Amino acid sequence: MLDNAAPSPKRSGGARERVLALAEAAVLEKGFAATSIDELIAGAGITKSGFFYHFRDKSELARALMQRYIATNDAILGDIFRRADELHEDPLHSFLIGLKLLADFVADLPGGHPGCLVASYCYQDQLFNREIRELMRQGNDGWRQLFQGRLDAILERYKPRVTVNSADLADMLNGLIDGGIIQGKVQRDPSIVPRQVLLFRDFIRLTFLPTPG
Amino acid sequence: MLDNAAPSPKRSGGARERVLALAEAAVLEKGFAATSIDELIAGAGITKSGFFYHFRDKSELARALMQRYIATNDAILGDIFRRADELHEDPLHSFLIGLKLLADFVADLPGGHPGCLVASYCYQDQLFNREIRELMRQGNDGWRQLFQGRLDAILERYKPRVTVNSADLADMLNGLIDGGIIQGKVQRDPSIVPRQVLLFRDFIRLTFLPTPG
DNA sequence: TGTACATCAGTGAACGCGCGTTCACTGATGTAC
DNA sequence: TGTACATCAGTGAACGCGCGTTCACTGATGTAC
Repeated sequence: MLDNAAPSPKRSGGARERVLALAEAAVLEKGFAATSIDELIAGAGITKSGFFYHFRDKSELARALMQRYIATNDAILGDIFRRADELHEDPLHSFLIGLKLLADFVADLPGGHPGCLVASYCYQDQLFNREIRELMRQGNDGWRQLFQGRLDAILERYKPRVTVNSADLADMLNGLIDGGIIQGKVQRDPSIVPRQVLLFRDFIRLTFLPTPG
Repeated sequence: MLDNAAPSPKRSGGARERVLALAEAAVLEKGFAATSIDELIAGAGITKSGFFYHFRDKSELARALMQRYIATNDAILGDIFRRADELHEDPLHSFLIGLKLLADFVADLPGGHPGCLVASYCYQDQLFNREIRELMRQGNDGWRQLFQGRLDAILERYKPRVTVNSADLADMLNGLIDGGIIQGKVQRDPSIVPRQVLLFRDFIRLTFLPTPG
């Protein structure tokens, strides 16, 4: 786990990124409050003052962490659904392919999904300022809109078997992932998130496609 | 919020319960690590030593808190679905009624759902011992089995439109609630959880009942 | 090409305070005889 | 009915340590002239 053997004592430069990477893993495992600066600098191979050179205080670490998390997550999701677009022109089938790719992606994460930083912060904020809360809201909104956009495109072309609302469906997928991560952690079963994504996919099929078979 | 005006300084007796109630609210709002013993005893009107009379250490508070949370949640869910049973004999319709009652229940919580303690602990354990982890697993399992039992009864009588698995569907409902709580907190929208429960209900209808209209 | 200054990426030592924990003690109620 | 003892539900004071934060300082690289 900690085999970053002597990160070139002084000449490094990537200390900030090392701290962020270590912090993300630690926060997802045990929470922000329980993640000490000491532990991060020990892992990153710098001193405490080095930490405070990069971050004014601990809450700036929290903010930077969330920013980084949202950016990488945006990139991953964007990439998956862009690849799906290349595989099928139709919005429904492209979305179904995207969901399969997403399920495969989380299924392949070694040791299961490490957790959602937004969910983590949610249960330990009150410390965190308005800026961070706003970041979280924006992050959640971004994923919501990505899904909602696809669903709206589907609704333009397909008549759903029951009345559905693209916003609620988007929230469902979002929530299913967050909820699945929690259950996966509790039950120590990394297969829950991918299974839930595929179940959601079945419901989308059932809603928009004529009954198969 | 803190209008428990002078809880009869010495003659009390219910100090333990007062501490637990205060702790649950605080932990759901800002996490276990950020909830200090000082703040709890100030609210409960006892001294620090009084706290340590009731709990050997802080992690026993964590355990007692989880135990209490699971018990009350079991009672609430059990009650809701028992009432549903009284309103309809058929397992599918009883389940659909239960889901509506559940949606109404969470919609009526003042200020939205306060949060799931299991989800909260999930993102701040590592501190918590095997005993607490086992409690969490059992709690999650209990709710899972409640839903799964109903779904199995439905599957005995109804042919689903697509192949479904009662365990995955039960996990879906569980996860939808946990995920909905998180999104509700992030977006400051208490209507997300009840809407998600009703959306799940629609999918159950769609899966087991002939297309309406 | 050499010198002066600025910036970048840190170091080292000290501080103070909040927090969980301990320990000896206490005053009211319950129970045995 | 009175006394002895046990238990319950705490009190009060002290401790120590981990943790975030500060401050003066530094050594290598970059830039201006």
